[in-house]
Order: sequence, then structure tokens, then C-alpha cells
Amino acid sequence: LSSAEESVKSLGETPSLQAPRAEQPQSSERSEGSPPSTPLPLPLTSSSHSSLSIQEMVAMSPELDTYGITKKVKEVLTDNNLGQRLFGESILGLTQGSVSDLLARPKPWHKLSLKGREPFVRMQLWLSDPQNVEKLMDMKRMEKKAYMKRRHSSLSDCQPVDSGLQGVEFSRGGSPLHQQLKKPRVVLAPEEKEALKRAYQEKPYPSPKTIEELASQLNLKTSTVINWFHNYRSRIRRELFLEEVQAAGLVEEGRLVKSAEGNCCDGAESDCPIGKSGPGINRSHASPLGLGLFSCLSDSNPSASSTISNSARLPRDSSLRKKKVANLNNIIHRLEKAASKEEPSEWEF
DNA sequence: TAACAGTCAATATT
DNA sequence: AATATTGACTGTTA
Repeated sequence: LSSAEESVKSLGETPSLQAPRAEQPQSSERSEGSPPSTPLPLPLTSSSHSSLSIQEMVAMSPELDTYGITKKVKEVLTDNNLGQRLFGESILGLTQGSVSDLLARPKPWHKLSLKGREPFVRMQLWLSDPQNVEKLMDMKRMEKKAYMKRRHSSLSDCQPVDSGLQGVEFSRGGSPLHQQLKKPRVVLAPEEKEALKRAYQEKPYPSPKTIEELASQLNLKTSTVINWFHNYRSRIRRELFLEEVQAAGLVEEGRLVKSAEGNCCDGAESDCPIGKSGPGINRSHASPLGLGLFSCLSDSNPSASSTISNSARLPRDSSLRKKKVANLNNIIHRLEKAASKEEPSEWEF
């Protein structure tokens, strides 16, 4: 563990050079004994003759700057013409779509679960591997070679005769014409999305009854509506974070670059500034988007969401404003929920 | 049991 | 072709 700790510590701060490390020839010890998971085809490489499972590393990892890491990764990938698919599948063990999402909207370290931190540790590990790019490019070549090979052998019989479709129709392992036996991915029409968003603004946590109503009104399955709300809530939270980070970046001031510990940078969680908002001067560099929003809650009527959107000093940008409002309603919901149980007595904001 | 966190993977966009 | 979006699924959590 101690030796492991070292390699992990190196992950922290300085995202620069890294201990050399002797390359170990293919780990044949794909020891299945690997604790709980990690059944990935990950060469993970780097670190001393492999020692800890990523999970152990994640557990010991110091706080990482997820935003900074993704930024750098994106840079390295584009600079070297390496795609997300290859990177994701060989380095992170994730699909292209997931990688894209992760790189575009990383959640702050303190909000990630152990599992969620894993990709970031892997990315940091990769960034500190002096041969990262080279290795990936090698894989790229190998893939290409394999691809050419395949195409060559399959073209041996049928010629460029509009091959494309034909090949797909009959060769691919499965049954080509299994008519819609697969659920045909639901695609919500823009108007339906609008309706759902409107409903969300009213009530981020609709009751089963409301959900049922929405479903029938929009002619959607109940589960679809439920899923939509789950997804929307969590995605809105992420975007809020991203915007905060970027906004903060614009205010390049003499403030610690390190994200101040679990403070403000987060309006969606219960650990936000409610209690300590005091004289309002504490948080010197309080979020540029000023979450001093709670002042607007003083006027007793929590259900009047419209009141909030008008009175609060929210960002003028319509899009951001909407998200802020939605998030506020989300927070209100939680507070009310919390207030309803236990002694509904003293609740002075 | 409801809400989440992470992802997948089918589609959409670029 | 590569990257972005997003409904749904799986495993947790409380």
C-alpha cells in the first residue's frame, strides 16, 4: 500500500512530469482475482509493475481538478488526432458517448462517488504517462491494420458492388431483419420536451399523479416521463456547475485557483451556503453568479416560483436563468421535504 | 421505494 | 468520421 500511495500521490497537484517507470512486458497476470470489478481490458500500465487496482488508487487519490484534467485530455487528444472512441475504450473503458459527456461536463471531484472518480484517476494517470500518446497511436495503427485485414478478406467474394448494405444485411452475426424486435428508441419531439421542461419549472419532483397526467397528455409511457425527470434533474445540476466554473474563470482575480473546498461552487446541493450566509462578506469571491438567492425566500410563499424568477437577481441570460430557477425550485423542494418531517417548527432562513 | 449516479448505445449533429 | 445528445438501464443509497 505504501508504495502504492506514492504513485497515487504523484497524481495530485503537479500534472507535469512523472516518475519514469520501467515498462513491464504485458501483464499476463490478468489475475481474475482482481477484487470486485475491473474486468476491463485495461492495460492501465504505467505505475510500478502494477500494484493496486484502480479502485485502491481512487480511494487514496487526493482531490483532483476534474475540470483541468478534462481540459488537458481534450487538448492532448485533438493535438494528436486521437479520437474519443479509441481513448475511451482503451484507456477509460467507456464508450465514445460517455467520454464525450465526461469531457464536456465533468462534475467536481467532491461530488463524485468512488465509481465516478475512477475515470478521472485514469485520465490523470494517462496524462502523467510520458508514453501515453505514443501508446495510443500504436493502438490506432493496430486497429487500422485489423480493419483493413477484415475488409480485405470479406471483399474476397463480393466486389465493390454497393457492398455496404449488403454486407450489413447478411453477414453481421445477428439477424438482419429482426424487424423492430428491438425497442425503437423513444425520441421526444421538441414540443414534448418543452412541455416537460415547463412542468419541471413548476414542480421538479412531480407526484405520481402529475406524472401520470403528463404521460397521458403527451401520449408517452409513464416510465418515459419518470426517466425524463430523473435525467433532466441530474443533467441540469451538471450544467450549472460547468457554468459556474467558466464564469469564475472570467473573473481572473487574485484568488486561489484551487476550488475552494466544498463551498459555494454548488447551488444544487444541500451543503450550500444557507447557514453561513451571514454578513455576506465571508465568501470573498463568492460565486460570480451570486447564489445569495436565498434572500428571495424570505417572503414566505415558496410555491410562487414565478415570484422567484422575477425578483431574484438572476443572470440575464435566459438560458442560464432558466436553469437557475429550475435549480432553485429543486432546492426548495428539498427544503420543504426536509421541513415536513421532524419538527416543522423553527425554520428561519 | 424514490431518487441518484454512471453508463450504454442509438441517434443527431458537425 | 468524429463528436454530441439523450432515453433507458443497472446498481446504490437512504
